[in-house]
Amino acid sequence: MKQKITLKKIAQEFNVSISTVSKALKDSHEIGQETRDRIQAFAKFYNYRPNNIALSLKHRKTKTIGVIIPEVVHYFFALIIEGVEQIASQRGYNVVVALSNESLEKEIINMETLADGLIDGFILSLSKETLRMQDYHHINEAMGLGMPVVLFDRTVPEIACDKVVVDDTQGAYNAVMHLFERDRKNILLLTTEDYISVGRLRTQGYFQALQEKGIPLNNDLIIKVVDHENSDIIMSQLEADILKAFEQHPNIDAIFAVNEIYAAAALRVVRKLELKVPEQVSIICFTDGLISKYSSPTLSTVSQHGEEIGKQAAHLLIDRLESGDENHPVSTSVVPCSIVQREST
Amino acid sequence: MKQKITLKKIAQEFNVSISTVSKALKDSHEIGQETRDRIQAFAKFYNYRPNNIALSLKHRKTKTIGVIIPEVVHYFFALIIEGVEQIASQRGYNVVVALSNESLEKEIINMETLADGLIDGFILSLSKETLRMQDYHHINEAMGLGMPVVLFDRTVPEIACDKVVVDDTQGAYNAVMHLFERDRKNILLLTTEDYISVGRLRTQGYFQALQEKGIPLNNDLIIKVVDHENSDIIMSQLEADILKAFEQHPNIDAIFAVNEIYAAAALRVVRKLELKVPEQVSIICFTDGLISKYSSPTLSTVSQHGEEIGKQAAHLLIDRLESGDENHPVSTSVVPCSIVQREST
DNA sequence: TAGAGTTACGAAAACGTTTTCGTGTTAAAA
DNA sequence: TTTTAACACGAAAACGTTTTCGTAACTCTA
Repeated sequence: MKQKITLKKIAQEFNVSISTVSKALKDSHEIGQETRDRIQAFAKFYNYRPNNIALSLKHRKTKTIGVIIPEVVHYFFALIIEGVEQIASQRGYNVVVALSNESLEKEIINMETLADGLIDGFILSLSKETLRMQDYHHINEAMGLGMPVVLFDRTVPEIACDKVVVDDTQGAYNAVMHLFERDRKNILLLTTEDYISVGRLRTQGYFQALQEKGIPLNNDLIIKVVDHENSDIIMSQLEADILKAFEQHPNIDAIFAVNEIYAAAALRVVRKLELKVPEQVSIICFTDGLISKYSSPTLSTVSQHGEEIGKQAAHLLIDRLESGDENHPVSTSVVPCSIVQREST
Repeated sequence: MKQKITLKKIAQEFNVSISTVSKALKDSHEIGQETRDRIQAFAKFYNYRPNNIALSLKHRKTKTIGVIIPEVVHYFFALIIEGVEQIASQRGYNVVVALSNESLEKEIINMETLADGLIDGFILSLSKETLRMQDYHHINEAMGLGMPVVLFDRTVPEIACDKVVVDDTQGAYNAVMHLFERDRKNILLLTTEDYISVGRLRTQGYFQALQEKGIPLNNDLIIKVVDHENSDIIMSQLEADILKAFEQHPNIDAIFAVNEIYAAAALRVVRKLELKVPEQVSIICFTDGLISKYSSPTLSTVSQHGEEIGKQAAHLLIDRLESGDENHPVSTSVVPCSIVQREST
């Protein structure tokens, strides 16, 4: 097993100092042409590459971005990573991914380990528990220590940092309008509990659209899914709720879900009831993921452009990192949603 | 903005040497009890945490694992990350994720940057291009430099390293047998081109099952999907092929797909033909992902237990890293597949 | 041929740790 | 009272770089 070659070894080989080698490899004119050539040839032959750790220590920066997401198996978050990775590698940065698993504690631990010299800044989406507990001290501490943070998607006003969000309310409003345009009147809403900001905002969009159309709010047509460890339990509970809603209100002619999982549940119930999609019931949902794309019928969605969000977050972070400016103003960038029409509407 | 506190600053504060501080924080008996207490209290108050970069440089290891996957938006790969991350954090390691995007060049670049001191070892799945080109020099070079590699899922015999694979052939065999048990005779196979090892192996399993049942091979019942940049083109081509197969062979009563995307395509065609699932046509596929779980009807699958694969890969790598043994024997760990029966069979 | 300028290189500090090996002081043992 | 041991701490090297500041040895210029 060959050992990695270092400046020191090259220096020994040529009986020169380490500084000479370093300069020679940088093609500094301080070093004689002949020496330069010989050292460069030697380094190339042995495939010399500087040790990143030593560079990081020297320069006090790691050229690495830490991304903390609640779960990687969600298509939306996977897209975020893809977007971040693309910009990062383009601008010469590495990406470290850590998973908070929707837990406040893991979020804190991850941030602490990464913050100890491994990364230059964070891109993160708050875990559900963090949102529920409203405990953001770790984020503010990190920023207090000069570690920039960019929040995306699940953000809170209590933290003053760069943010990239989608216009959830607008997206939901557009989705419901999309249903109205197709002459739907009785729209069932499948949403989350209010502490999840995106769920709350999307619910607001639904309200807005109804209000604008002068349609009174019917609480029977709103199902708030209670979160639970076990997704199977959530699903069967949700399906039961949807079924009940249809029994009580057979005139439901459209469903708007705040994510595609809920929409998938709706689709199952609708098929069980032998209602035709989209003829009798239209369906549209947030999260333009694989389920929507490959279900039959395919589902119309509100796309949040996760990759774009990831890209913007990466740009925001790197811009701040490279500005070197203590007082770089914080900005919030809003990525518009767009409707992807498919077979379900 | 507070600066991060270092040993040096603490030393200045107490007018002692850096070594004293270092030892005091390690509760070394070399240092007087009183000094120890005072330094520890001070460090705790200022939330001292050692700089990881300096530690890495000192110890010549980073306690970080590099995971290189072709794409993060594939559920299977996302599960891998989750598994690796779980074991890694449990055993005190960080995880860095890089995306090869199915490109040989990006795979090489990623490996090179990560190898320069950032990580202690790799966990990776070869990109399609790497497999097609059969160019594995970068992997072997990394290993030559003492950087352990664990290959998973998409592996090749040409590389001698630890591997974690699923028994694709066995899984496919079981899936087809599962169909036979339900009295299916004419099974349409949707597979990839042969250079993708997992596709080839799954095809073999299909052959084996047929052979054992004494059913002659019918090439009309095998559709090999040609890979393409644009997934929409792949899908529409595939759907057309499936439709043609049904027209030529109306007696097809089951479909076995090597991944759930292909199965989703099959489901669409079958519904277009107004055939009932599973009464008239059974469907089973590899990749126990979200599409299978949430489609209607839900799809029976062959689960490859991605999370388990990730966990085993992480264990294998860390075991090797911590053995310190140059001649640690390589092992190949086979994770059995299991059938997840749902509505489609 | 003295002074100035150029060329080609080296020494050393710095980044933040850990760790080995001193060494001066004090207390106990002989 | 001298020797020895325990105690409490510091100096310095090491990890692999980059970079500033010297400084010998030349080569010109006047």
